[in-house]
Amino acid sequence: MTRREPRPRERGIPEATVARLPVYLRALQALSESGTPTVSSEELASRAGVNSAKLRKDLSHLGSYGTRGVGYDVGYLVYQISRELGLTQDWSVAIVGAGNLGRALANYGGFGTRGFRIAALLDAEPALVGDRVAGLSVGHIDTLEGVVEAENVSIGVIATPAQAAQAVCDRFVGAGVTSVLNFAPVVLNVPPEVDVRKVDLSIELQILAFHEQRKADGREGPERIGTLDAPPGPAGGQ
Amino acid sequence: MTRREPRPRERGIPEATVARLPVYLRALQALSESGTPTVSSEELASRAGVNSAKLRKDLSHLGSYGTRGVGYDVGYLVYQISRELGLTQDWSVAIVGAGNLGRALANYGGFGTRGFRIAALLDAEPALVGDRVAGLSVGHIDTLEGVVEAENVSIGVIATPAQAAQAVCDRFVGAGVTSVLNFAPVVLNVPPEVDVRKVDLSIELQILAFHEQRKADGREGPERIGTLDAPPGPAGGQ
DNA sequence: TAGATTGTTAATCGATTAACAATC
DNA sequence: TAGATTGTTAATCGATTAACAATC
Repeated sequence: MTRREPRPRERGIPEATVARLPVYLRALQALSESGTPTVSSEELASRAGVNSAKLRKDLSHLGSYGTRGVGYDVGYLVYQISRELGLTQDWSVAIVGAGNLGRALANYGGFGTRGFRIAALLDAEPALVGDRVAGLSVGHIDTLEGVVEAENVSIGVIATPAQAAQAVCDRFVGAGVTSVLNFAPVVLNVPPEVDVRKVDLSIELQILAFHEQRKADGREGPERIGTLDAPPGPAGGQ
Repeated sequence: MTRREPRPRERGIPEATVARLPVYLRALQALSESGTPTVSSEELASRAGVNSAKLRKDLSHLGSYGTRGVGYDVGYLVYQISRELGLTQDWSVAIVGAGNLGRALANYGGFGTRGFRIAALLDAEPALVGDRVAGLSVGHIDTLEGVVEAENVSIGVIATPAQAAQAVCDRFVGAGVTSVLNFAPVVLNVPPEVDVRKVDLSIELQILAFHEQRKADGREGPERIGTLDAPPGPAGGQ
């Protein structure tokens, strides 16, 4: 059963690669719009902010879509990456939370463009229901299940305050959504078949602060007061 | 010069660990507010959504702050992680772009809270200048350099449309900012001493679409039509 | 002392990178 | 053919994980 098999073709693209494909795609689309027919791995890598070895390795997971001595056909590679990412079909997205963040998301160019369709923007606040945002009318949160079914929503976006997020997530999952993009600063609990990605503004800031502090340490001059090798030990708190 | 040295204490916390510290910190702060004095690695890991081996390994990079047989003192660990992340001092942040996203960021709880201070919210659009958002008056983009100097801004946040992002980034860098959080869908070019972190909404959606597609493939039944092993070859496009 | 839980070790896994043979 | 550039190999590096000795 779990015997070593000949391995059909090694499906499965590394996660790190998947996360970079959208970046390559964006660079390629810009090239396409400017009418550039082909691009080398060196040039494309530079535009995507990675080194060319990594780019070629990443693309090699999709197949051999380049031409030695020439480079990659821009249009062809746009198509191959789009297909790999699942952007040749349309995904229906529902956003919960019609505050500034939800509105920003609804208006965000990248959302409405190829591959995604915002099916609904919902909120619990009656005063917001009916507002028009990005060509949509804000709906009431109680219509969530109905919208998910009627519009075949496969991706739920949570742009609510932290306290509301888990409940909204549960409703998405209950309605059959298996991909969630969470902007609320909480760890969501979901069954294993559900994918959650998280965007956390304050975490990003904290990571920057960490590095900023390191830089500042250097600037303050070479003589550190001493490294806190022996901290005072667990303090109070019981 | 580059001779093998005794190694003072192996400074340098792995990036993957740094990125998780804010998550641990948030879970610990919640525990602290609920008056919990100590927590085991198992419990804290569960709340942070990681396994306990990883949590202990991560914390071990900061020092030995736990007690065998007991767990971690919540308050003490909050302090140690905060210090490591550089949150025991205040960082001044300037946000450029006072559209929905900029307003969402300015209003975001996690921003104003401990460790960060929003020094300014700027925009190029005269009609927005003077608007009050989250207790701030929107300023004009031309005051950027003055604000950075006067307020000692160390982190610049870019919440502008894509076309404006690189120019704003250049101004931040020119004014001496060395950490940038970018929400615009472009790859920013910066000198090596500048840290850029990027939050890209459409990239997150595309990564979800990739996985969603994989799940859908499975659902469609076991008989695939065939794997596109031999693609048609570079199509047209020149 | 017995039970609990940390901090560390070592094995494994996945990602990055440089180099270069293949080939247009 | 000569020059350019891909796709792949192999070495290296960093991250994850399970297991357990140390120790409260």
